[in-house]
Amino acid sequence: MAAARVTIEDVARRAGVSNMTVSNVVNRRPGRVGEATRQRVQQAIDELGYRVNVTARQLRSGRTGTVGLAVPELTSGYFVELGHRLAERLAAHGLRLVLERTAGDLAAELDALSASRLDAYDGFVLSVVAGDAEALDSISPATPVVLIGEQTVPDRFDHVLMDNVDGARQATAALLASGARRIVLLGGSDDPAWSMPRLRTQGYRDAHRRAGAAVDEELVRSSSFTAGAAQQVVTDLAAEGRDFDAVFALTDSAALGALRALADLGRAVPGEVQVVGFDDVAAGRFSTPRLSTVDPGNEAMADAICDLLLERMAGDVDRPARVVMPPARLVLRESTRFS
Amino acid sequence: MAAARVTIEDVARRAGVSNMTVSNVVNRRPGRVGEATRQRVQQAIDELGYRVNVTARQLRSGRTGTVGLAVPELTSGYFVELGHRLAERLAAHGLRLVLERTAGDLAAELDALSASRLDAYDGFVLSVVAGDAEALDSISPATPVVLIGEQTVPDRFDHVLMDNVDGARQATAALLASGARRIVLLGGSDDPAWSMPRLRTQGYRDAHRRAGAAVDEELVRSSSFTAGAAQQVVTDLAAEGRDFDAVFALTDSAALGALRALADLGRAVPGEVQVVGFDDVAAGRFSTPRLSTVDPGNEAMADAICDLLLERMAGDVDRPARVVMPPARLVLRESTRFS
DNA sequence: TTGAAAGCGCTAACAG
DNA sequence: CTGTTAGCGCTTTCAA
Repeated sequence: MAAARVTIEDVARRAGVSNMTVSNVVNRRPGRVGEATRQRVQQAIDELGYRVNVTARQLRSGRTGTVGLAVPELTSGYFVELGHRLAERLAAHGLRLVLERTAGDLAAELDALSASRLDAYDGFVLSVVAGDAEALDSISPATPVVLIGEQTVPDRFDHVLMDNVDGARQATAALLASGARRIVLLGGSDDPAWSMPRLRTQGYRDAHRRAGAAVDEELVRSSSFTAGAAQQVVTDLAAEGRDFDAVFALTDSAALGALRALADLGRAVPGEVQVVGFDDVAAGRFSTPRLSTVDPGNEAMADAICDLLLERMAGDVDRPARVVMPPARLVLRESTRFS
Repeated sequence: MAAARVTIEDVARRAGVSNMTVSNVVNRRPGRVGEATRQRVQQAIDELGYRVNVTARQLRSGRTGTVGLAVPELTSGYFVELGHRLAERLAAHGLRLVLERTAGDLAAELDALSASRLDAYDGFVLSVVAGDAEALDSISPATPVVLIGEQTVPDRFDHVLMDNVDGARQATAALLASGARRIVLLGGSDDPAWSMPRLRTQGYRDAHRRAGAAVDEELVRSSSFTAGAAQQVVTDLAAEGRDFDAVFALTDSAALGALRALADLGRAVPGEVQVVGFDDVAAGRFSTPRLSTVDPGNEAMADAICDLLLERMAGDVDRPARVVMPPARLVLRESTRFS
């Protein structure tokens, strides 16, 4: 069905040359074919409408020209934007990016690392959210893999992560400095199994401790990170009569949901309640009010992921694994009163 | 690199059978292998950690198990959501979806339809925005292709489109019925080369005509459909001192940008200016105010695309091409004053 | 129920 | 500069 019916052999016959010469023309191998021959072959190619069969080329060369990116959520703005950044960079190297969803569970993540899945790719980027170190330990893929996410991972994997603790600390500290004292932590959790929430929660607690401020545990609310879930949590908080003067949402999606809920509640942002998100997603620049957030170093992370992957794919299989963690940076917009 | 090092032959040798028997076991071909043999082969597979080489299988079978979706924009919420819907449906049939970007230009779209690109897929979905009928005419791919987008296309292609004219007419008519008289058409254009804007613009004009209202051509503004561009257009309009009491944005992304600009301008929505978008993107449910929009039949479109593709892929190559256009439906939220 | 032979379309390696 | 040989790993076809 998808097979090009005209093969390299048809072209060779028509141009009166060998398969190999056609292959050399097609692949623009320098200095391997005379100009006259080249033109004759090119003409045959055009006349016949010949196209290389990528599958055959792959079988022979062992490379697929594609990189996989497995993430827990395809609807999250953060992962879409990450995919976009990666796809752009990889395209510059002639590589295609394929997105897969792991649904955020351990089994799916391990499955993504199984040899059969990996075989389809020259390189693989896996966002580890639920995995734990021991499970990954048993896996040692032939395909270069870069892990992203905050999980502790075996140190033979290249690993790119955010400075979650410091980012959360910066956001919380700024909130405290601006006078906020009752800060909702939206999506917060101390559950060690889920490391991103735990680390950001730790940053939140650190900032409080440093400022000599107490954390009201009633304001630490675990939740999924969709806008809808976050909206519900904030609405519930108000219905319970909880007092709060700020919301630190663990993701921008959640922060956007919080903004929506606060508008429904008639609480002015940032006048009565300040809001900070995390991720620096594009949508936050167009919300009303514009969302203050933490930029975890999105561009630097994408760069690092590509560099790490490309090095391995270029054959540098034996260098020791590297861990990259770009600095986090506060982005102040309108949902806060920072100066 | 990505090659599984253990081949079917290794397994065959170990199990003391032929390649073919291993293949039969791996593919669970019914009644082709005895139970005792099956177990022996399975054991060899497990011991050796054998995985099929997907590339080799593809070369032989001619199928790749993946469907391509080529869209002009990867950052647009609409296309991401479409990709998500498609990926889900296709996964149910064991098919993988790969997203590609065409950058919205004709050359890229035609390139996407070239045999070499198509060879990588068992089926292909192309969003035609810039293409014109004649250019597509010369192409007759062996791979099943479904076209989406409003361009007139050769009738040998299956084609799924939105009821752009009616959707835009409904939106505009509702605006007019609610008393609006000076309605900005954000992204509007009569340029025949770009059919989506042209059709939605036509619906806008139709509604005015039917209501006996005049269109102020100064309010018809072409623009790209990013939130940023739309924000700029609305800001400019105000700076020019144009009077307007509603904005019909040709996409939700643009509408969100308009909302942002209006907030900056201090114009109350929907009190002073009403806003309607088009696409029914998820983000519109969380904006402040929530965005009224046109649902072009997103779910029905995804269903149709899959059905059409799967029929062809199942071998029904000769049935006449079909055109599917689900009805558009107005979704009223908070950015309008409709009852 | 099992196996042998014959490639799918391409390219690496080596000759000429 | 050009050609020949030999597969990549799998599955289709046909025979046993």
